[in-house]
Amino acid sequence: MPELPEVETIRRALDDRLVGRRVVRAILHRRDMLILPGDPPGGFSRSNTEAKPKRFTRGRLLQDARIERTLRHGKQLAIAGDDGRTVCVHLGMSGQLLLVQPDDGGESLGHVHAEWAFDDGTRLLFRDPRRFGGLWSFPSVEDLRRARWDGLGPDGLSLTARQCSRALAATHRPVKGVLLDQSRIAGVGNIYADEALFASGIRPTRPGDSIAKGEASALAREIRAVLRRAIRAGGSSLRDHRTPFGDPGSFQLSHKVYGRAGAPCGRCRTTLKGERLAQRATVFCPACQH
DNA sequence: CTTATGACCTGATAGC
DNA sequence: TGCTATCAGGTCATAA
Repeated sequence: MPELPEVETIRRALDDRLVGRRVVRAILHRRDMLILPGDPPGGFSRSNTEAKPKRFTRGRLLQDARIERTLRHGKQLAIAGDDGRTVCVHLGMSGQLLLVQPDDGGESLGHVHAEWAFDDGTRLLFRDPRRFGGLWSFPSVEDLRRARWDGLGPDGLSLTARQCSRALAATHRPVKGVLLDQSRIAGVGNIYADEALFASGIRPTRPGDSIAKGEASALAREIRAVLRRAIRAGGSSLRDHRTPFGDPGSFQLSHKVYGRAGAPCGRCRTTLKGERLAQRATVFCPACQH
């Protein structure tokens, strides 16, 4: 579920609370949720989870490190220790990172696959019921970048007109498909793709190479704007998204098209159209978007 | 190269 | 109450 704004909301909270703290205990409850360098990229096997040596696990999870900084690129988050060790977190569809205090019982939560205890008593839980997400461990931020982030497109939050135009001009695919392709533009998912296309008056089905420079520029501006506004609202909470403190975001209240097929367009009252594009539910205004 | 499809998982919801 | 089908914010492998 989490797209860039949800991940950034989580990153900011973790940055506030964890930088400077020392990891006094790291526990991996499900080994197959941690992917190590050398594991097959992305397609690690869920079945041979018992084949990997367990003794390295805690070191891989920042045990004894002091948290130095947090990073994000697109929908991926990373926590880096003062010795360089870095854990990358991808939340998939249902992943959450939750901060719990000794007195509030986060114990009742299911699907907690990893947890970290800090020197001030705070615990960070990684839970992910659907297990589409995962943790990746690296000896340094540089290794993380090389292995995972170099393959991603420019981050949506700072997407320039030129970058947007370049991504679109290179392909004949539908523009929505390009926005969802993390190797082209990083961080935009199904919600914000539809919202940004509506805001810029572009039909999701338009081939990328049919988008004029001026349109691409407007699209880049609307992508940045919608992501920025969503971050300010703490993200969209349709179901699972929570800040690390357990609070939902509120940007779902500001969605103009996502989830509103059949309802009137807020700008022209035409009935919003819902269809399936790039295998995803897609909503647009047939009158406002060309 | 592109596009479509199914797979990976669980849980919520709607309909019977 | 319970069964089944459908759907979900994401990606990956495979095939056409």
